Amino acid sequence: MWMRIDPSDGVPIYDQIVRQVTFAVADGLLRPGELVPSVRELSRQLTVNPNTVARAYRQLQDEQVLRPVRGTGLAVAQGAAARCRKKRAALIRQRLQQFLNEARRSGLEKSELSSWIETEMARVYNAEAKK
Amino acid sequence: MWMRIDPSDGVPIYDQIVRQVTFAVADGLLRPGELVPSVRELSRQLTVNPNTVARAYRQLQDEQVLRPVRGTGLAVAQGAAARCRKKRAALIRQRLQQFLNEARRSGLEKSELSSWIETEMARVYNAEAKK
Amino acid sequence: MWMRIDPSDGVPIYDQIVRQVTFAVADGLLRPGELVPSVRELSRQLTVNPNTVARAYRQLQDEQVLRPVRGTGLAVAQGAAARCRKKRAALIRQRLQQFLNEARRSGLEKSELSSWIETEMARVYNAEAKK
Amino acid sequence: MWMRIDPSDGVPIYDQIVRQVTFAVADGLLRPGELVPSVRELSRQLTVNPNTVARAYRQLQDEQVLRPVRGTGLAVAQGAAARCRKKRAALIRQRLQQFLNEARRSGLEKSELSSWIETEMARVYNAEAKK
DNA sequence: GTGGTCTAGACCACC
DNA sequence: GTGGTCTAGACCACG
Repeated sequence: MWMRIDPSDGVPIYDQIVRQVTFAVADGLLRPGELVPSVRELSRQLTVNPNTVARAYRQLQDEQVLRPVRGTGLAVAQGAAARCRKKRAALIRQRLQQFLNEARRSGLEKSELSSWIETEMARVYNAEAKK
Repeated sequence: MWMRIDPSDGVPIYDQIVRQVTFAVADGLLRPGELVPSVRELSRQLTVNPNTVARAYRQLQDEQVLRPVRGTGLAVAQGAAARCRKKRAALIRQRLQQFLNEARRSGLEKSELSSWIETEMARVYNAEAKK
Repeated sequence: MWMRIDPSDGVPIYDQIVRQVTFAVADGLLRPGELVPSVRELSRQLTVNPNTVARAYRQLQDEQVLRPVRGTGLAVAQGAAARCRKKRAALIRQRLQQFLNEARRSGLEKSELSSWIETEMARVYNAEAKK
Repeated sequence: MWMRIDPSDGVPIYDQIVRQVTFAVADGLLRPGELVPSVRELSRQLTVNPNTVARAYRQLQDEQVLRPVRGTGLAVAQGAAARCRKKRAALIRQRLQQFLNEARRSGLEKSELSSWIETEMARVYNAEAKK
């Protein structure tokens, strides 16, 4: 199974599920029409309470990422891929803006910040290469 | 008064106070030995619950940024400036790493991320110039 | 086949089947003595779970709209036409009352509601004319 | 207290709460900035589980009707009145369309339907007058 | 005191 | 089997 939950991450479990499903749809890992694991099934796999999974799935329905198939389960909605890609981009951009604003408010110079970013980006993306 | 609190920012109020005092000390806006406003005084100025200010001041004492002056109040501690600069740098770096990790986990390519950062950095730092 | 099922309509599938059979009998589209499609046949035509069709047929038997013909299948019962017309009228009246009560509880004025109804009725019945 | 819940109404309790708060805001019974009863308080008044109230309040936050005031409670959001009026109108219109479509599909003539509506509307709104 | 999250377990309608 | 709703009770951060 492609999902990984960290209960002590600070970010709520239901939110981690929402994000990972969203990203999986954005990446085409889950295709429109495909059924997602049932609430009980996923709750077993993640050793998480079914209510928590249900809450995540409910939110994904509100966001039109999933649609109910009565008595059968939940399926990825038509057009969800585009929505998810948009949402992912918006999320990342928002985080980026938050970070940059905080850095600027902290009195960091643009040049200094640039060099930090360069350093850390090399580290983070090299870690990926090694892995 | 140089402090600005945004109660609907998502980040806890006590945390905003802690950060702004820390950054003020780092920038030399508050110098070692200088007295900070009393809990009641600051809570009035920021229209914030006194408990909240007290909590922030408690944390700043724990971090050796402030020290009690018996019968007088709280003053910026000796050596606080260096400590605050270090803390500020650490904070920013940590946020940067968090952001980069999240971006990478989201399947964002290094090149794409770079271009986003460039765009947003121009925006954020131009906004500063105009202001 | 005259029946149309919409699985994503919100109203349960078995209920849609029951209603459409009832209305067909009321309109004389299905005449007393006439055989209805078998459970398996109808479930294939509607691409619906056989259990669902069986449940609908069971309810229609309870309501004396269908009757079993030993070794042959289910037929429209004698006197079903009148019963179905009565049931259809009762159903519509009930929905109407529910709607009006809700509208009133929502603080809608009688005059305002009247104008809305006029507008929407024109739309709905014109759509029929065009079709 | 202005809220009335019917647990055996078929419509979910959390939904009844959402609707009644929405309508109260639409009617100006609750004004922007005003605090709504706390989760625990309302759950006591309605003899309903706090989680159920919390779920309703969460949805109202998603819909920008309520906004959190940290450590204090939930307040009616700015601009909520207009949003709620719009939502109320949309809800009623949707129900109206559903009803009219069902009536038409049932083979009801426009004139016959009109007379039914007139009769029932007189009943429903007279009931109000008497009350 | 406030809301937010999570667990546990029950009952329902639907397919 | 499926999701949806509700109750009960715990723990957390925040003001």
